[in-house]
Amino acid sequence: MAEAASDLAARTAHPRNSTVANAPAARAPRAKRSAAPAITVSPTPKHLTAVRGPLLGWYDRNKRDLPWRRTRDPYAIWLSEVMLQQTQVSTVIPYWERFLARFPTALALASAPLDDVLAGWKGLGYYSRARNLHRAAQEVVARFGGRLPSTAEELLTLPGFGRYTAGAVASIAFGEEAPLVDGNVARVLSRLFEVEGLPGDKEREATLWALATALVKGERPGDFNQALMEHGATTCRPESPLCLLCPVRGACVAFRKGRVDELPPAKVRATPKKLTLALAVWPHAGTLLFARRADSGLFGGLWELPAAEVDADLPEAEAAARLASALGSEVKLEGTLGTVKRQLTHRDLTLRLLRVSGAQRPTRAPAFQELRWCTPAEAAALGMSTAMQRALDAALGSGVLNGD
DNA sequence: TAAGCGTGGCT
DNA sequence: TAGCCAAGCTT
Repeated sequence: MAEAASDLAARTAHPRNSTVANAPAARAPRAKRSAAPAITVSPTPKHLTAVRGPLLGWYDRNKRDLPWRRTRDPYAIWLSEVMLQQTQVSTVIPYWERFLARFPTALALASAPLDDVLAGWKGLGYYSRARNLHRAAQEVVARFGGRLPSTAEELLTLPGFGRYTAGAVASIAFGEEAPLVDGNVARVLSRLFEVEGLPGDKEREATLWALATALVKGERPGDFNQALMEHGATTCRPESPLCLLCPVRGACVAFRKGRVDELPPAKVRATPKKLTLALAVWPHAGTLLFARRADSGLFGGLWELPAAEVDADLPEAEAAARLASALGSEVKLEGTLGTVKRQLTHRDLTLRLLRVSGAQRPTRAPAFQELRWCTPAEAAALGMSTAMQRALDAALGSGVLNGD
């Protein structure tokens, strides 16, 4: 990939030879042209200039006033980038402010128990981000004296830093001419330079990164990267882009050719798989039993009403038996408390609430990292998925703890 | 490498 | 309504 980028950078220095093929074979003599057309772009220096300046100027006039744009603290910027992965700005703002108040420095974050970190992430989703953030903070303390390294290359060695996040932090927090490509940038560049190919296509990705690499060179790389993203988020939107307000319309190949609506092609998404969990609602003395899930997989490391995967149509008694097995404890089925449905991107989740009791109350179990008996107030402070929070609300709303 | 991983906003 | 999508990373 670095080859494709430098290939492009080198070629763009020569206006009359600026067509770039990003196929890996493009650098070697090709025996035969492949059946599929090579993905090519023609970023002449003139074209790059026609994009860079106007976009930066547009950004200066139109950028949103976002809280992480008011700080120069690399840690705070890093945090914003991690939270913003696959998550919308309006969702992130309150989380970012709360999390930063609770864990104001990389050292504070590194020193905190993972449980507290997950609690601070509660409801934000993609919880492995929080676990990786925590691990990375500990590495920053151990390897870099508590200060985030300043280059994309070094950042890339930390957990949770992929190519995007490394480029974002390096350019925004440290001013490195490091490129980035996120969903917004991919869309913007696809249109501006008529980049073909489906999302995930390797050649397409190489082309986009090569373009981003060429474009970011110059003054204020961090602002330019943000300008690309901001433009994609507010103007060059997926649906109904605001081309009449676009500052780089004149440089947009897709606009000139009337192809804005067809670039980039939509991502093909798999239909969500059904997942049914039986949940143990086990009241005792004003508390309920909670369990902490394994660190990997769905809702990794989070607390829940003890759950066991079951077939959707499994009879209640057998579902209760599964819970008994997971808890390593005898369980008596007392009744059912309904179901809660949640739609995740990749899962169609059904939570079946089973009210249970037992003579022996377990304090540890084979299927869980940890068990804990918590009052509702104590449970509110646990790291828990929104799905599980809904199930808990339903259980409490049914009055299981009343007169218990 | 493709699949797994959450949530809420928007149309 | 139901589907699409968002400042992606990991294994």
